[in-house]
Amino acid sequence: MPTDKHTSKKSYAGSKVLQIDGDSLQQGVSVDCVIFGFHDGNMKVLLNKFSYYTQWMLPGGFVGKEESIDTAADRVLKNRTGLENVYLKQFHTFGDWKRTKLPENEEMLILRGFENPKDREKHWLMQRFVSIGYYALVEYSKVKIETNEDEEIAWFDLKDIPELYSDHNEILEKALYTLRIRLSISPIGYELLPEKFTMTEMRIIFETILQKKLDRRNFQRKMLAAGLVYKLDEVSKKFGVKDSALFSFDKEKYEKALTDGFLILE
Amino acid sequence: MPTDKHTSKKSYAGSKVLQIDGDSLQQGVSVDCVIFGFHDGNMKVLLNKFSYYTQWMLPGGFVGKEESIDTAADRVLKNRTGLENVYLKQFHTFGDWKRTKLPENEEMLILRGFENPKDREKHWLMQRFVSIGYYALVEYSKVKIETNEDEEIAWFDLKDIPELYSDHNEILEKALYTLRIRLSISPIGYELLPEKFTMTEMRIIFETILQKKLDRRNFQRKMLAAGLVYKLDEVSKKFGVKDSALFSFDKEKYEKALTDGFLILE
DNA sequence: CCAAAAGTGTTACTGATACACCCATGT
DNA sequence: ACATGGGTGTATCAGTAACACTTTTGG
Repeated sequence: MPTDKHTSKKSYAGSKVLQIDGDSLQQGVSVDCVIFGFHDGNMKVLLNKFSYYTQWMLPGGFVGKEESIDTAADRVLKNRTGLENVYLKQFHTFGDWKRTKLPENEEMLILRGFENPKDREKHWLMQRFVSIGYYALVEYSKVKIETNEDEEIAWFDLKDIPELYSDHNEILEKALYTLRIRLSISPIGYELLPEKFTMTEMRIIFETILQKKLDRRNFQRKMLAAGLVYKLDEVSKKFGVKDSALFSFDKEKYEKALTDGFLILE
Repeated sequence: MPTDKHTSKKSYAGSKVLQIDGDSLQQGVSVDCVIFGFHDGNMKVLLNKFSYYTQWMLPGGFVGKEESIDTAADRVLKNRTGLENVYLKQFHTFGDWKRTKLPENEEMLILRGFENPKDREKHWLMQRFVSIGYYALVEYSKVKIETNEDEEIAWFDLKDIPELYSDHNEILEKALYTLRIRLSISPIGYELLPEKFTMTEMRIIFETILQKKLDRRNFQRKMLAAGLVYKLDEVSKKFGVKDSALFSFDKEKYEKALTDGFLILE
């Protein structure tokens, strides 16, 4: 539940979130983004931590009264990564009534000067938030992380995610699940990989999302047969010790596979 | 956006929705249910119409401040169909900022005595609602429809849906799309069909959702091969003129196919 | 010299698809 | 008699899955 560019009425040093004017927001609605990247042979997720919370959380934001939820998600992504027009899709909405009735929120308010319990109770931050989850696929190298004193932002290895704020671990799990379903219907990788990549990089993405090993020979054959990728006349040494061929996506065929369907289930 | 069982502060004859105490609700959040049934060889959707609206709409409801969104959806389904513990899944959240800023809502308030524009503007019904869409699969014959003077409820043939309130046609389309994706991964039918059914009934459901014809022979072979259904020693004349065999689901295998995945893509 | 990753090719088999013909019955 | 839906069987073809051996090079 993070900061945005809303004007402030009061100023609470070191806690941007309290500078937000609650009246300009759609009450009790937020968006959270699961931002996936790929680097060094590992799937990564972008997380942030506010100075006034102890746990990491998914980058999120509130929704303006006259703002569509998709626009709010775009804004959150742009704020945190600098990226626009990337793959960003809504996948699930989280609305357990206790999900944001958390002691850490109350503690944060106490720390920030709301000593009277009645004041805290009335504060717009203390209501239950229904949060709409989005997942994004971004090219790791293009993300510009800007950490400031209020907010720390970092990539985490998917295999090494800490315990997150509220139900954010569950949100991440659900995003992965959705990605798995999507992958069983259409390919993934275009948005995550650089222009030139090795077949191993692409395969690792599939393996990570599907959570199973794929035969490297059958995998390559299938991708080439589907026309999704084509081999370049270049080699690289990204992974092993031996040169390996570089590939690029055939954008046209890839787009076609996205809409027409494409099955990979080994 | 329909009625619920909330206590009223004021009473406005003939418009239950205005009897709802807005303070007990999560502001600006609602649920809408796309309830699918199957009858007479056709896929059906349950719609309702309130006396103070001209258009039909999807059965929906508001979310209590201390109520989970899934519980709200369960409640809406129970209210309209009498059914509990049926297949009901969230599929998408609709949050365009203009989606419920509609003249019909304002007109409804005028008709119900809110003559002062300022009063209407402040009314909790006039804000933008973010609506969480759920779809349900129910057994047609088990649904008990109870129409009253305020609310008319009826099944509509999927091929014959009128223009609905707000973006409800879009919500219905999206529900169908989601169902199509689900069907490409796991079977559907258990929740829609009676205990005993003919293979043609089952096939029609698949054809309707996938929007394409399936070869009846291959279809039956595949369902039997997967062990999803088994043939009974009974016959019926539901469809054609000739007796046809009745089948039942193998619940265990069906559940297994739901989780393990099952592909039908002819 | 060995481990780790990459390049290359073949085989077997399952499952999807596409058909053809006959049967039963209500109109 | 004929249209309509139901029952049964089969041939083909493509795509998946399983698998082995060699090459390269950094440590």
